[in-house]
Amino acid sequence: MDYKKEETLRRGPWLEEEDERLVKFVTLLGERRWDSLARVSGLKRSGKSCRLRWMNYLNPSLKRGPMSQEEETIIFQLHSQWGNKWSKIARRLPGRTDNEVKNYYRTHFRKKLEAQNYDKIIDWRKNPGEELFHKYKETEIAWTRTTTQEHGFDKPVKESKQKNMESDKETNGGICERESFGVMNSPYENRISDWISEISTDRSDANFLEDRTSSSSENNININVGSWWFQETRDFEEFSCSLWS
DNA sequence: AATGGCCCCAACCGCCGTTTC
DNA sequence: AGAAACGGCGGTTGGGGCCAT
Repeated sequence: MDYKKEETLRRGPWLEEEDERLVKFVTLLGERRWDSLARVSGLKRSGKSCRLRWMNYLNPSLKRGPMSQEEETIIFQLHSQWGNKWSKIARRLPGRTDNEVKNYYRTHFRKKLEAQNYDKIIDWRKNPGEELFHKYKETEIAWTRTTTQEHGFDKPVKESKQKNMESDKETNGGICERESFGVMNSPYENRISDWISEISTDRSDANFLEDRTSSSSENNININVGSWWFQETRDFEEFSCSLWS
């Protein structure tokens, strides 16, 4: 990234228009080559910024809403085992991001612990994880017992649900479907879903591929979208403008 | 109504490991 | 094999919203 380009890059909060454009291009190009995606989309953002925005906010597989007690318990348990391995912990919480888990821990647990369990933390530091882990294990068992009774599902049902989520993971590149969680959407999320479904329809008849042979070089990738061919460096930008309108 | 303090979280930063050329 | 590009991760920051005074 040279100095002149750096100078023109936008920073700070994302505009709705930028979100919409990013969603369109991620749907078309996939979740990869973020620098390239940022360039061809016409977004005045770094690839890194685009990736972050998608991963932490726009990805439709993300779960919204407050953390459940189960999730809270898992975060606490895993943090006591692994420490600040936020992404590792987040992988055990489908639909949650490392950033979300990190923020949640910082705002909820740390304060709680500092206020209520100061002495226990001292002990815990002498004997890492053990005591608090067991304490929360008990909480989890108690919670599971209550909720299974309340909601009328038993362990096998939970396991089959988990299995479905695992299979979702396989088919969706590690991301479970939002439907797996019964999550309500915000109006803004619904709009994002709409954008995606529009693009998905476009893509269904688009034979999207990168031709790395014959006429294209590594720096000049030909992209076949339906019957149109674009050269990433020029024509695709024009194509992007037509999408945007 | 104005203001100051606090909380929350989206976004950024810098580093490091992996992949690509 | 080595350099450059890319992607992932954990830590930090800053701004907006809420609440008490």
